Amino acid sequence: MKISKTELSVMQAIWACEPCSSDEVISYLNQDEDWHEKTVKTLLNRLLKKQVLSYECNGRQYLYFSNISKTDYQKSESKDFVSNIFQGKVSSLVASFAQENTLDKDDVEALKTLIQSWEKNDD
Amino acid sequence: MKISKTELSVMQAIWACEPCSSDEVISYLNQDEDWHEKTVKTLLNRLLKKQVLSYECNGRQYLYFSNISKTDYQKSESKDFVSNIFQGKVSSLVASFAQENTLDKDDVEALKTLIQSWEKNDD
DNA sequence: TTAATTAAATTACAACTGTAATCCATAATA
DNA sequence: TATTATGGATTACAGTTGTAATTTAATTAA
Repeated sequence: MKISKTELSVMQAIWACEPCSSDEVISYLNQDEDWHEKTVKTLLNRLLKKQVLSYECNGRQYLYFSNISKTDYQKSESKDFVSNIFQGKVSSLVASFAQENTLDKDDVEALKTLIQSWEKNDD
Repeated sequence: MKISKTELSVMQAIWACEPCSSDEVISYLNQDEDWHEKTVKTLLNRLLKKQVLSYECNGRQYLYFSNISKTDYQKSESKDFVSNIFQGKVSSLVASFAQENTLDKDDVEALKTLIQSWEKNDD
């Protein structure tokens, strides 16, 4: 099920603090930007309807939790993205990204480590 | 200006054969999937309205061409994607991608070459 | 116990999207 | 010249999305 842009923001909050109440989600989101309480609650409801979230009752509040893990979501999105925009070549993405964004040292190091680990396994 | 999913497919066709007529775009797209002529024309019009495309007249046909290059589009999208989904760490994306998708040899080689070139420039 | 507060549920509404069909003007054809 | 075909322009219409306000049911406070 497709998650929209604002829904994704809500999911990031959920992933960061699940299980959590709507209030906790709202506070989390408001660390960065202004989110209207009603807007967040609408998004929580839509995510429930899409079955991306579930909840359990805690008094008269709900405690929300996700039905899909962040890493699973990242995997499926990165696959879609790389195939749609970069014809499936992740190296093209990295090249493109690096042209516009300065990669910090540990990001580069992480890439090197990744590649080394592949080489070890493949050969 | 945001380009929707189907609009992006049309843009891929344009980038591949611009300047091109609507017929050429339609044929190009139909190599892969079935696209209804009317649908493609609607999308071309929307892209014109969004000023992502322009056209020049060629008899009673239009020849469309893009106002944004494919590489510029890729750069801005990859930046958004990596920052929204992977907190700006391109290495996280690569790691995630590699868990789900087998990278072919030349993709890995391209990555190595990229990293080597950075090291040469940075040090 | 009645009123105020508060969670969640429902409703609102315009813009954007996917997916075409219809309209209109001009060019090609009979 | 009258008719048909064709390309672009306009219209259609339901589902999604962003962004909330309103309603309802239950709880807490007066």
